[in-house]
Amino acid sequence: MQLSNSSQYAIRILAYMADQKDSELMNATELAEVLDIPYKFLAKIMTELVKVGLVVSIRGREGGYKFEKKTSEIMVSDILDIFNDSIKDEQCVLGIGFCNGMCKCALHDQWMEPKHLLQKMFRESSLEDIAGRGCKI
Amino acid sequence: MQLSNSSQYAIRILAYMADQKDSELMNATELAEVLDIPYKFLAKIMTELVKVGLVVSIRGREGGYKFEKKTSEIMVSDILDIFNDSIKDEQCVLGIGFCNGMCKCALHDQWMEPKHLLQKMFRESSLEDIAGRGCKI
DNA sequence: GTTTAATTCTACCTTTAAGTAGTAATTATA
DNA sequence: TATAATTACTACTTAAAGGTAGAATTAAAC
Repeated sequence: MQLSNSSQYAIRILAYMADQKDSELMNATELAEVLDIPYKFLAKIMTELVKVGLVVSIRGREGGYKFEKKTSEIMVSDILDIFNDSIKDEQCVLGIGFCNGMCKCALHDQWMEPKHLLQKMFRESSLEDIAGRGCKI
Repeated sequence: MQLSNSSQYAIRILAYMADQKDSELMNATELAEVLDIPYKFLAKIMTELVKVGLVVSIRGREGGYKFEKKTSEIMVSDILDIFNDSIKDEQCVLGIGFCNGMCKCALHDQWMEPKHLLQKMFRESSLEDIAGRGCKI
């Protein structure tokens, strides 16, 4: 019951970037070191974030990554969507395809409340919101 | 963000068995058919459930599986534990190892409430509780 | 122009989860 | 005792996630 490594890494990367307002361009080497994420894996993730338009990359010497959109407009759920990791409204905790009002799984009722809270946490937390929180890693 | 197939299957199997109070012994062929779970995979899961002592198996002709403990004494979290799928108190939603009061991740505060609800759902739901719920699958 | 520091691309390797196959062991029943 | 029905064991295959390697591309700086 947890997020994929890619999602976890991506959120940590972007939250860290959002926290470093001063230095507008950040490169992969530095991010990998500070956040203790394998460099090549981080680079792969960054390429995905660029493709999907969350950040832009500046190639070549003195290059790096910066946000394409305002951090207040990027929600955690947007990041999870990239790695197919967000919680869909119709997601059943026991994985049956037809779990709904008519025919529901044994945990259907108990699942509703935590599901909604998780969705709320992911959908209503922007990078700006969470950037200041916790330690800078 | 979901349980492993093994956990999902195991919960569905045991909830179904708990629901069939009358027929005390259930065999793998029937369970696999009714629950639409690959037979060999189900058999592998049942062997784990036997090893860990939740159910006992009767081998040979007319054999099958039945509960070893009362269904009111088996919690969903006991099942998740078998497949290392339950939510630990110290589990960080962003996967950092040292997420606590001193140094916490960017989502630490938001994660507390849904985490506790999930733990509550898993720890406080017994098979007896959930057996009657929903459809019989 | 050459060098250098950076991203990007393609392809691969490793680990884990998920699922399958075949056979041995067990036991009620005929 | 033979048979059929059942679980248990061992080993394999497949698919997906996680991670790595190396070369190509880009562009600033010298």
